[in-house]
Amino acid sequence: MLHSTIEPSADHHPIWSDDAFSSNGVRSLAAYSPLFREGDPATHFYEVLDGCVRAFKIFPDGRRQIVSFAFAGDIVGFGHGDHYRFDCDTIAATRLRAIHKSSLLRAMHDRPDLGEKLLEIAADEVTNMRDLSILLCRKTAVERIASFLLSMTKRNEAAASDGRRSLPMCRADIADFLGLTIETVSRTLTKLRALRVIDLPDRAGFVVRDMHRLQLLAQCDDNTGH
Amino acid sequence: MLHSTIEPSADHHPIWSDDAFSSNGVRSLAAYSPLFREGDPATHFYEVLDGCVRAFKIFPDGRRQIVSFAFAGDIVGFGHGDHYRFDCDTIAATRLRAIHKSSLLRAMHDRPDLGEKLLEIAADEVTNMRDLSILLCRKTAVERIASFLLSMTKRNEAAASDGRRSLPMCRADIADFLGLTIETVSRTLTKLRALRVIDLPDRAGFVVRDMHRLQLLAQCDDNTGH
DNA sequence: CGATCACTTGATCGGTTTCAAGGTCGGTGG
DNA sequence: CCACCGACCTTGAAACCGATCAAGTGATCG
Repeated sequence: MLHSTIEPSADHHPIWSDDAFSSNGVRSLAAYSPLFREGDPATHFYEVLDGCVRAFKIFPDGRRQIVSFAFAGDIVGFGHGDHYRFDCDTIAATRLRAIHKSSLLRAMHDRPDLGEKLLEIAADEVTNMRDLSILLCRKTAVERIASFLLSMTKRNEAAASDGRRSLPMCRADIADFLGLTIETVSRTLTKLRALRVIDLPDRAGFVVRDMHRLQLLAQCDDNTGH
Repeated sequence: MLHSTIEPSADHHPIWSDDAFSSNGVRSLAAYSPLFREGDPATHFYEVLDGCVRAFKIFPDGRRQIVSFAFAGDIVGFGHGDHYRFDCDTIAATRLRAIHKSSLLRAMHDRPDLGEKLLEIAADEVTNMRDLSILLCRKTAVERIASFLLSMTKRNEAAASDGRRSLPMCRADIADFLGLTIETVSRTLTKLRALRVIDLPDRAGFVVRDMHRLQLLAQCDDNTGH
Protein backbone atom coordinates (compact mmCIF):
# COMPACT_ATOMS: atom_id res chain seq x y z
CA MET A 1 0.00 0.00 0.00
CA LEU A 2 1.80 2.99 -1.21
CA HIS A 3 0.67 6.51 -1.24
CA SER A 4 3.06 7.47 -3.96
CA THR A 5 1.42 7.72 -7.32
CA ILE A 6 3.13 6.47 -10.41
CA GLU A 7 3.01 9.47 -12.66
CA PRO A 8 3.87 9.20 -16.34
CA SER A 9 6.82 11.39 -17.18
CA ALA A 10 7.08 13.33 -20.42
CA ASP A 11 10.30 11.98 -21.85
CA HIS A 12 9.69 8.26 -21.75
CA HIS A 13 6.94 5.71 -21.42
CA PRO A 14 4.88 5.72 -18.25
CA ILE A 15 6.44 3.12 -16.06
CA TRP A 16 3.57 0.68 -16.03
CA SER A 17 2.62 0.87 -19.69
CA ASP A 18 5.18 -1.52 -21.13
CA ASP A 19 3.77 -4.33 -23.18
CA ALA A 20 4.42 -6.90 -20.51
CA PHE A 21 1.85 -5.39 -18.17
CA SER A 22 -0.36 -3.15 -20.25
CA SER A 23 -3.98 -2.26 -19.72
CA ASN A 24 -5.22 -5.78 -20.39
CA GLY A 25 -4.15 -6.49 -16.82
CA VAL A 26 -7.04 -4.36 -15.54
CA ARG A 27 -9.62 -6.12 -13.40
CA SER A 28 -12.90 -4.94 -11.91
CA LEU A 29 -13.88 -6.45 -8.60
CA ALA A 30 -16.98 -6.20 -6.44
CA ALA A 31 -16.78 -5.23 -2.79
CA TYR A 32 -15.15 -7.80 -0.51
CA SER A 33 -13.43 -9.75 -3.27
CA PRO A 34 -10.08 -11.24 -2.31
CA LEU A 35 -6.92 -10.11 -4.11
CA PHE A 36 -4.71 -12.64 -2.44
CA ARG A 37 -4.45 -14.62 0.78
CA GLU A 38 -1.57 -14.99 3.17
CA GLY A 39 0.73 -17.73 1.95
CA ASP A 40 -0.17 -17.43 -1.75
CA PRO A 41 2.85 -17.17 -4.08
CA ALA A 42 3.57 -13.45 -4.40
CA THR A 43 3.38 -13.11 -8.18
CA HIS A 44 1.81 -9.68 -8.70
CA PHE A 45 1.70 -6.10 -7.60
CA TYR A 46 -1.63 -4.35 -7.98
CA GLU A 47 -2.15 -0.71 -8.80
CA VAL A 48 -5.48 0.53 -7.47
CA LEU A 49 -7.23 2.55 -10.21
CA ASP A 50 -10.30 3.41 -8.17
CA GLY A 51 -12.17 2.02 -5.19
CA CYS A 52 -10.48 0.86 -2.03
CA VAL A 53 -8.49 -2.11 -0.83
CA ARG A 54 -7.50 -3.28 2.65
CA ALA A 55 -4.54 -5.42 3.66
CA PHE A 56 -4.81 -7.33 6.91
CA LYS A 57 -3.57 -10.17 8.99
CA ILE A 58 -5.70 -12.56 10.99
CA PHE A 59 -4.30 -14.14 14.12
CA PRO A 60 -4.99 -17.65 15.40
CA ASP A 61 -7.16 -16.26 18.18
CA GLY A 62 -9.31 -14.34 15.73
CA ARG A 63 -7.92 -10.88 16.28
CA ARG A 64 -7.31 -8.95 13.11
CA GLN A 65 -4.93 -6.13 12.30
CA ILE A 66 -5.55 -4.06 9.21
CA VAL A 67 -2.13 -3.04 7.99
CA SER A 68 -3.17 -0.51 5.40
CA PHE A 69 -5.88 0.86 3.18
CA ALA A 70 -5.07 1.55 -0.47
CA PHE A 71 -6.87 4.06 -2.67
CA ALA A 72 -6.59 5.14 -6.29
CA GLY A 73 -2.93 5.50 -7.26
CA ASP A 74 -1.65 3.28 -4.46
CA ILE A 75 0.11 -0.01 -5.04
CA VAL A 76 -0.42 -3.19 -3.06
CA GLY A 77 1.65 -6.31 -2.91
CA PHE A 78 5.02 -4.75 -2.33
CA GLY A 79 7.28 -5.77 0.50
CA HIS A 80 6.41 -9.46 0.55
CA GLY A 81 8.90 -12.20 -0.10
CA ASP A 82 8.09 -15.17 -2.31
CA HIS A 83 4.74 -15.52 -0.62
CA TYR A 84 2.26 -12.88 0.47
CA ARG A 85 2.52 -12.18 4.16
CA PHE A 86 -1.09 -11.15 4.71
CA ASP A 87 -4.53 -11.11 3.14
CA CYS A 88 -5.81 -8.49 0.78
CA ASP A 89 -9.46 -7.62 0.01
CA THR A 90 -11.47 -4.96 -1.73
CA ILE A 91 -13.88 -3.10 0.55
CA ALA A 92 -15.81 -1.47 -2.30
CA ALA A 93 -16.19 -1.95 -6.03
CA THR A 94 -12.62 -1.54 -7.22
CA ARG A 95 -10.69 -1.49 -10.48
CA LEU A 96 -7.06 -2.47 -10.39
CA ARG A 97 -4.21 -3.28 -12.70
CA ALA A 98 -2.25 -6.44 -12.07
CA ILE A 99 1.50 -6.18 -12.65
CA HIS A 100 3.66 -9.27 -13.03
CA LYS A 101 6.37 -9.09 -10.45
CA SER A 102 8.85 -11.16 -12.43
CA SER A 103 8.52 -9.16 -15.63
CA LEU A 104 8.93 -5.97 -13.66
CA LEU A 105 12.13 -7.27 -12.12
CA ARG A 106 13.38 -8.30 -15.56
CA ALA A 107 12.56 -4.86 -16.91
CA MET A 108 14.63 -3.37 -14.13
CA HIS A 109 17.80 -4.88 -15.61
CA ASP A 110 17.36 -2.85 -18.80
CA ARG A 111 16.16 0.31 -17.14
CA PRO A 112 17.98 1.27 -13.95
CA ASP A 113 15.69 4.30 -13.51
CA LEU A 114 12.92 1.80 -12.90
CA GLY A 115 14.96 0.36 -10.06
CA GLU A 116 15.27 3.76 -8.49
CA LYS A 117 11.55 4.30 -8.83
CA LEU A 118 10.87 1.00 -7.12
CA LEU A 119 13.27 1.90 -4.34
CA GLU A 120 11.39 5.13 -3.88
CA ILE A 121 8.15 3.18 -3.62
CA ALA A 122 9.76 0.90 -1.09
CA ALA A 123 10.88 3.90 0.96
CA ASP A 124 7.30 5.20 0.93
CA GLU A 125 6.02 1.85 2.06
CA VAL A 126 8.48 1.88 4.94
CA THR A 127 7.31 5.36 5.85
CA ASN A 128 3.69 4.26 5.88
CA MET A 129 4.41 1.32 8.10
CA ARG A 130 6.41 3.50 10.45
CA ASP A 131 3.54 5.97 10.57
CA LEU A 132 1.19 3.16 11.47
CA SER A 133 3.50 2.01 14.25
CA ILE A 134 3.59 5.52 15.60
CA LEU A 135 -0.15 5.82 15.35
CA LEU A 136 -0.63 2.57 17.24
CA CYS A 137 1.74 3.63 19.99
CA ARG A 138 -0.06 6.94 20.37
CA LYS A 139 -2.01 6.62 23.53
CA THR A 140 -5.50 8.03 23.33
CA ALA A 141 -8.39 7.04 21.11
CA VAL A 142 -9.01 10.68 20.17
CA GLU A 143 -5.48 11.05 18.85
CA ARG A 144 -5.77 7.90 16.80
CA ILE A 145 -9.11 8.82 15.28
CA ALA A 146 -8.00 12.39 14.61
CA SER A 147 -4.83 11.17 12.91
CA PHE A 148 -6.82 8.71 10.88
CA LEU A 149 -9.32 11.29 9.67
CA LEU A 150 -6.47 13.65 8.88
CA SER A 151 -4.74 11.04 6.75
CA MET A 152 -8.03 10.35 4.98
CA THR A 153 -8.37 14.03 4.06
CA LYS A 154 -4.80 14.08 2.79
CA ARG A 155 -5.09 10.94 0.71
CA ASN A 156 -8.55 11.39 -0.80
CA GLU A 157 -7.80 14.91 -1.86
CA ALA A 158 -11.12 15.58 -3.52
CA ALA A 159 -13.88 16.60 -1.14
CA ALA A 160 -17.42 17.25 -2.33
CA SER A 161 -18.58 20.86 -2.61
CA ASP A 162 -20.11 20.60 0.87
CA GLY A 163 -16.78 19.33 2.19
CA ARG A 164 -17.96 15.77 2.58
CA ARG A 165 -15.30 13.12 2.29
CA SER A 166 -15.85 9.45 1.76
CA LEU A 167 -15.10 6.98 4.53
CA PRO A 168 -15.52 3.76 2.57
CA MET A 169 -14.54 1.33 5.30
CA CYS A 170 -16.90 0.20 8.06
CA ARG A 171 -16.33 0.92 11.75
CA ALA A 172 -14.93 -2.54 12.33
CA ASP A 173 -12.23 -1.89 9.73
CA ILE A 174 -11.32 1.43 11.31
CA ALA A 175 -11.20 -0.25 14.71
CA ASP A 176 -8.94 -3.05 13.50
CA PHE A 177 -6.68 -0.53 11.78
CA LEU A 178 -6.30 1.72 14.81
CA GLY A 179 -6.13 -1.00 17.43
CA LEU A 180 -9.42 0.00 19.07
CA THR A 181 -12.87 -1.57 19.42
CA ILE A 182 -15.88 -0.69 17.29
CA GLU A 183 -17.53 0.93 20.30
CA THR A 184 -14.57 3.16 21.03
CA VAL A 185 -14.37 4.24 17.39
CA SER A 186 -18.05 5.12 17.46
CA ARG A 187 -17.85 6.94 20.78
CA THR A 188 -14.80 8.89 19.70
CA LEU A 189 -16.34 9.98 16.41
CA THR A 190 -19.41 11.12 18.34
CA LYS A 191 -17.16 13.02 20.71
CA LEU A 192 -15.38 14.81 17.86
CA ARG A 193 -18.78 15.75 16.43
CA ALA A 194 -19.86 17.06 19.82
CA LEU A 195 -16.69 19.16 19.87
CA ARG A 196 -17.71 20.62 16.47
CA VAL A 197 -14.46 19.36 14.96
CA ILE A 198 -16.20 17.16 12.41
CA ASP A 199 -19.66 16.36 11.09
CA LEU A 200 -21.01 12.91 10.35
CA PRO A 201 -23.64 13.41 7.65
CA ASP A 202 -23.98 9.66 7.11
CA ARG A 203 -22.28 6.40 7.96
CA ALA A 204 -19.81 6.43 5.11
CA GLY A 205 -18.74 10.05 5.11
CA PHE A 206 -17.42 12.88 7.26
CA VAL A 207 -16.83 16.61 7.04
CA VAL A 208 -13.97 18.45 8.67
CA ARG A 209 -15.43 21.53 10.33
CA ASP A 210 -12.33 22.69 12.19
CA MET A 211 -9.16 21.49 10.51
CA HIS A 212 -6.92 23.37 12.91
CA ARG A 213 -8.36 21.70 15.98
CA LEU A 214 -8.35 18.34 14.23
CA GLN A 215 -4.63 18.77 13.68
CA LEU A 216 -4.16 19.76 17.31
CA LEU A 217 -6.01 16.65 18.45
CA ALA A 218 -3.85 14.51 16.17
CA GLN A 219 -0.99 16.02 18.13
CA CYS A 220 2.17 15.00 16.33
CA ASP A 221 3.21 17.40 13.61
CA ASP A 222 4.50 14.76 11.27
CA ASN A 223 3.19 11.50 9.98
CA THR A 224 0.22 9.67 8.55
CA GLY A 225 -0.30 10.47 4.94
CA HIS A 226 3.18 11.96 4.46
CA MET B 1 17.09 -1.41 10.36
CA LEU B 2 17.26 -4.52 8.39
CA HIS B 3 17.66 -8.00 9.58
CA SER B 4 18.96 -9.20 6.27
CA THR B 5 22.67 -9.66 6.19
CA ILE B 6 24.71 -8.63 3.20
CA GLU B 7 26.61 -11.74 2.38
CA PRO B 8 29.50 -11.66 -0.10
CA SER B 9 28.83 -13.89 -3.07
CA ALA B 10 31.50 -16.01 -4.66
CA ASP B 11 31.45 -14.82 -8.24
CA HIS B 12 31.84 -11.09 -7.78
CA HIS B 13 32.88 -8.50 -5.28
CA PRO B 14 30.98 -8.36 -2.01
CA ILE B 15 28.38 -5.69 -2.46
CA TRP B 16 29.76 -3.24 0.05
CA SER B 17 33.44 -3.61 -0.76
CA ASP B 18 33.66 -1.37 -3.81
CA ASP B 19 36.27 1.32 -3.60
CA ALA B 20 33.74 4.04 -3.06
CA PHE B 21 32.73 2.70 0.31
CA SER B 22 35.45 0.33 1.40
CA SER B 23 36.56 -0.50 4.89
CA ASN B 24 37.90 2.99 5.55
CA GLY B 25 34.28 3.91 6.16
CA VAL B 26 34.32 1.93 9.43
CA ARG B 27 33.70 3.93 12.58
CA SER B 28 33.79 2.98 16.23
CA LEU B 29 31.36 4.77 18.48
CA ALA B 30 30.83 4.79 22.23
CA ALA B 31 27.42 4.11 23.76
CA TYR B 32 24.80 6.80 23.16
CA SER B 33 26.60 8.46 20.26
CA PRO B 34 24.31 9.92 17.62
CA LEU B 35 24.44 8.54 14.06
CA PHE B 36 22.07 11.13 12.68
CA ARG B 37 19.19 13.34 13.76
CA GLU B 38 15.77 13.78 12.23
CA GLY B 39 16.00 16.36 9.47
CA ASP B 40 19.67 15.82 8.65
CA PRO B 41 20.36 15.26 4.95
CA ALA B 42 20.15 11.51 4.38
CA THR B 43 23.58 10.91 2.93
CA HIS B 44 24.57 7.50 4.31
CA PHE B 45 23.43 4.02 5.11
CA TYR B 46 25.17 2.34 8.02
CA GLU B 47 25.95 -1.33 8.34
CA VAL B 48 26.18 -2.38 11.97
CA LEU B 49 29.29 -4.55 12.44
CA ASP B 50 28.80 -5.13 16.15
CA GLY B 51 27.08 -3.47 19.05
CA CYS B 52 23.57 -2.12 18.86
CA VAL B 53 21.77 0.89 17.44
CA ARG B 54 18.30 2.30 18.05
CA ALA B 55 16.17 4.41 15.71
CA PHE B 56 13.49 6.57 17.29
CA LYS B 57 11.24 9.53 16.90
CA ILE B 58 10.53 12.15 19.53
CA PHE B 59 7.20 13.95 19.54
CA PRO B 60 6.54 17.55 20.48
CA ASP B 61 4.90 16.42 23.72
CA GLY B 62 7.97 14.44 24.73
CA ARG B 63 6.70 10.98 23.94
CA ARG B 64 9.18 8.78 22.17
CA GLN B 65 8.69 5.81 19.89
CA ILE B 66 11.61 3.52 19.22
CA VAL B 67 11.10 2.29 15.69
CA SER B 68 13.73 -0.40 15.61
CA PHE B 69 16.86 -1.85 17.10
CA ALA B 70 19.70 -2.84 14.80
CA PHE B 71 22.32 -5.47 15.59
CA ALA B 72 25.38 -6.84 13.79
CA GLY B 73 24.55 -7.39 10.12
CA ASP B 74 21.62 -4.98 10.08
CA ILE B 75 21.54 -1.81 8.05
CA VAL B 76 20.20 1.53 9.23
CA GLY B 77 19.31 4.61 7.25
CA PHE B 78 17.23 2.95 4.58
CA GLY B 79 13.72 4.09 3.75
CA HIS B 80 14.22 7.80 4.33
CA GLY B 81 13.82 10.41 1.64
CA ASP B 82 16.32 13.22 1.16
CA HIS B 83 16.34 13.81 4.90
CA TYR B 84 16.35 11.35 7.75
CA ARG B 85 12.90 10.93 9.20
CA PHE B 86 13.96 10.04 12.73
CA ASP B 87 16.92 10.03 15.11
CA CYS B 88 19.47 7.28 15.37
CA ASP B 89 21.76 6.48 18.34
CA THR B 90 24.09 3.76 19.51
CA ILE B 91 23.02 2.15 22.80
CA ALA B 92 26.34 0.37 23.35
CA ALA B 93 29.86 0.58 22.00
CA THR B 94 29.30 -0.06 18.31
CA ARG B 95 31.34 -0.42 15.14
CA LEU B 96 29.67 0.46 11.89
CA ARG B 97 30.48 1.00 8.25
CA ALA B 98 29.21 4.15 6.60
CA ILE B 99 28.04 3.75 3.02
CA HIS B 100 27.54 6.72 0.73
CA LYS B 101 24.00 6.64 -0.51
CA SER B 102 24.71 8.54 -3.73
CA SER B 103 27.59 6.34 -4.81
CA LEU B 104 25.50 3.28 -4.09
CA LEU B 105 22.68 4.60 -6.27
CA ARG B 106 25.18 5.39 -9.02
CA ALA B 107 26.57 1.90 -8.76
CA MET B 108 23.08 0.54 -9.21
CA HIS B 109 22.96 1.87 -12.76
CA ASP B 110 25.89 -0.29 -13.77
CA ARG B 111 24.89 -3.33 -11.80
CA PRO B 112 21.20 -4.21 -11.87
CA ASP B 113 21.77 -7.10 -9.48
CA LEU B 114 22.63 -4.49 -6.90
CA GLY B 115 19.24 -2.93 -7.46
CA GLU B 116 17.57 -6.25 -6.81
CA LYS B 117 19.55 -6.67 -3.64
CA LEU B 118 18.52 -3.24 -2.47
CA LEU B 119 14.90 -4.01 -3.25
CA GLU B 120 15.19 -7.13 -1.19
CA ILE B 121 16.56 -5.09 1.67
CA ALA B 122 13.72 -2.63 1.25
CA ALA B 123 11.19 -5.45 1.37
CA ASP B 124 12.76 -6.68 4.59
CA GLU B 125 12.52 -3.21 6.04
CA VAL B 126 8.85 -3.07 5.15
CA THR B 127 8.36 -6.44 6.79
CA ASN B 128 10.04 -5.27 9.97
CA MET B 129 7.89 -2.18 10.17
CA ARG B 130 4.78 -4.23 9.58
CA ASP B 131 5.85 -6.63 12.31
CA LEU B 132 6.25 -3.71 14.68
CA SER B 133 2.77 -2.48 13.83
CA ILE B 134 1.38 -5.89 14.55
CA LEU B 135 3.30 -6.10 17.80
CA LEU B 136 1.96 -2.73 18.91
CA CYS B 137 -1.61 -3.70 18.09
CA ARG B 138 -1.31 -6.80 20.20
CA LYS B 139 -3.28 -6.00 23.27
CA THR B 140 -1.64 -7.27 26.42
CA ALA B 141 1.69 -6.38 27.95
CA VAL B 142 2.59 -10.06 28.33
CA GLU B 143 2.11 -10.69 24.62
CA ARG B 144 4.26 -7.71 23.70
CA ILE B 145 7.09 -8.64 26.05
CA ALA B 146 6.96 -12.30 25.03
CA SER B 147 7.09 -11.34 21.35
CA PHE B 148 9.95 -8.99 22.01
CA LEU B 149 12.00 -11.58 23.86
CA LEU B 150 11.25 -14.09 21.13
CA SER B 151 12.50 -11.74 18.45
CA MET B 152 15.63 -11.10 20.50
CA THR B 153 16.35 -14.83 20.64
CA LYS B 154 15.87 -15.08 16.89
CA ARG B 155 18.04 -12.13 15.99
CA ASN B 156 20.93 -12.62 18.42
CA GLU B 157 21.30 -16.23 17.51
CA ALA B 158 24.24 -16.98 19.75
CA ALA B 159 23.33 -17.69 23.35
CA ALA B 160 25.97 -18.32 25.99
CA SER B 161 26.52 -21.90 27.14
CA ASP B 162 24.17 -21.29 30.06
CA GLY B 163 21.54 -20.02 27.62
CA ARG B 164 21.96 -16.40 28.60
CA ARG B 165 21.15 -13.87 25.90
CA SER B 166 22.12 -10.24 25.89
CA LEU B 167 19.45 -7.55 26.33
CA PRO B 168 21.59 -4.51 25.59
CA MET B 169 18.87 -1.87 25.78
CA CYS B 170 17.58 -0.41 29.04
CA ARG B 171 14.00 -0.84 30.29
CA ALA B 172 13.06 2.61 29.05
CA ASP B 173 14.08 1.65 25.52
CA ILE B 174 12.07 -1.57 25.67
CA ALA B 175 9.11 0.40 26.98
CA ASP B 176 9.30 3.00 24.23
CA PHE B 177 9.65 0.28 21.63
CA LEU B 178 6.64 -1.72 22.84
CA GLY B 179 4.41 1.22 23.69
CA LEU B 180 4.45 0.46 27.43
CA THR B 181 5.85 2.17 30.52
CA ILE B 182 9.05 1.23 32.33
CA GLU B 183 7.03 -0.03 35.26
CA THR B 184 4.90 -2.32 33.13
CA VAL B 185 7.95 -3.72 31.37
CA SER B 186 9.53 -4.46 34.72
CA ARG B 187 6.39 -5.99 36.20
CA THR B 188 5.80 -8.12 33.14
CA LEU B 189 9.35 -9.44 33.07
CA THR B 190 8.99 -10.29 36.76
CA LYS B 191 5.73 -12.06 35.99
CA LEU B 192 7.30 -14.16 33.24
CA ARG B 193 10.07 -15.10 35.65
CA ALA B 194 7.49 -16.08 38.27
CA LEU B 195 5.84 -18.26 35.63
CA ARG B 196 9.22 -19.97 35.07
CA VAL B 197 9.16 -18.99 31.42
CA ILE B 198 12.36 -16.96 31.63
CA ASP B 199 15.17 -16.17 34.03
CA LEU B 200 16.66 -12.76 34.63
CA PRO B 201 20.21 -13.42 35.77
CA ASP B 202 21.10 -9.72 35.55
CA ARG B 203 19.80 -6.45 34.20
CA ALA B 204 21.14 -6.82 30.72
CA GLY B 205 20.43 -10.45 30.03
CA PHE B 206 17.74 -13.13 30.03
CA VAL B 207 17.44 -16.89 29.68
CA VAL B 208 14.55 -18.67 28.04
CA ARG B 209 13.55 -21.53 30.31
CA ASP B 210 10.41 -22.63 28.49
CA MET B 211 10.53 -21.70 24.82
CA HIS B 212 7.24 -23.41 24.07
CA ARG B 213 5.30 -21.43 26.62
CA LEU B 214 7.06 -18.25 25.58
CA GLN B 215 5.81 -18.85 22.06
CA LEU B 216 2.31 -19.52 23.34
CA LEU B 217 2.36 -16.27 25.30
CA ALA B 218 3.55 -14.42 22.21
CA GLN B 219 0.47 -15.92 20.58
CA CYS B 220 0.84 -15.14 16.91
CA ASP B 221 2.71 -17.78 14.98
CA ASP B 222 4.31 -15.37 12.56
CA ASN B 223 6.26 -12.22 12.78
CA THR B 224 8.86 -10.26 14.72
CA GLY B 225 12.31 -11.26 13.67
CA HIS B 226 11.13 -13.04 10.53
C1' DC C 1 30.53 5.06 52.62
C1' DG C 2 27.22 7.88 50.50
C1' DA C 3 25.33 9.28 46.04
C1' DT C 4 23.33 8.24 41.93
C1' DC C 5 21.16 5.66 38.48
C1' DA C 6 18.44 1.84 36.84
C1' DC C 7 15.23 -1.08 38.14
C1' DT C 8 11.51 -3.12 41.12
C1' DT C 9 7.36 -3.10 43.76
C1' DG C 10 3.05 -1.13 45.69
C1' DA C 11 -1.50 1.56 45.51
C1' DT C 12 -4.59 4.28 43.13
C1' DC C 13 -6.66 6.29 39.00
C1' DG C 14 -8.46 6.55 34.43
C1' DG C 15 -9.41 5.16 29.73
C1' DT C 16 -10.64 1.44 26.94
C1' DT C 17 -12.78 -2.91 26.72
C1' DT C 18 -16.49 -5.69 27.58
C1' DC C 19 -21.18 -6.83 28.02
C1' DA C 20 -25.71 -5.38 27.04
C1' DA C 21 -29.41 -2.59 24.99
C1' DG C 22 -31.29 0.48 21.91
C1' DG C 23 -31.37 2.96 17.37
C1' DT C 24 -31.18 3.68 12.32
C1' DC C 25 -31.20 2.52 7.72
C1' DG C 26 -31.90 -0.21 3.58
C1' DG C 27 -33.90 -4.13 1.65
C1' DT C 28 -37.45 -7.67 1.14
C1' DG C 29 -41.79 -9.62 1.05
C1' DG C 30 -46.51 -9.38 2.14
C1' DC D 1 -46.97 1.04 0.42
C1' DC D 2 -45.76 -0.47 4.64
C1' DA D 3 -44.14 -3.75 8.16
C1' DC D 4 -40.55 -6.50 9.26
C1' DC D 5 -35.83 -7.98 9.41
C1' DG D 6 -30.98 -7.85 9.74
C1' DA D 7 -26.66 -5.41 9.47
C1' DC D 8 -24.39 -1.75 11.18
C1' DC D 9 -23.94 1.66 14.33
C1' DT D 10 -24.65 4.17 18.80
C1' DT D 11 -25.09 4.51 23.69
C1' DG D 12 -24.88 2.99 28.58
C1' DA D 13 -22.80 0.64 32.83
C1' DA D 14 -19.32 -2.05 34.89
C1' DA D 15 -14.83 -4.45 34.88
C1' DC D 16 -10.07 -4.56 33.91
C1' DC D 17 -5.52 -3.46 32.50
C1' DG D 18 -1.88 -0.45 32.23
C1' DA D 19 -0.54 4.42 33.56
C1' DT D 20 0.61 7.25 37.11
C1' DC D 21 2.33 8.51 41.52
C1' DA D 22 5.23 7.10 45.12
C1' DA D 23 8.45 4.44 47.65
C1' DG D 24 11.97 1.11 48.11
C1' DT D 25 15.92 -1.92 46.46
C1' DG D 26 20.29 -2.91 44.39
C1' DA D 27 24.38 -2.07 42.01
C1' DT D 28 28.24 0.94 40.58
C1' DC D 29 31.43 4.62 41.22
C1' DG D 30 33.46 8.26 43.15
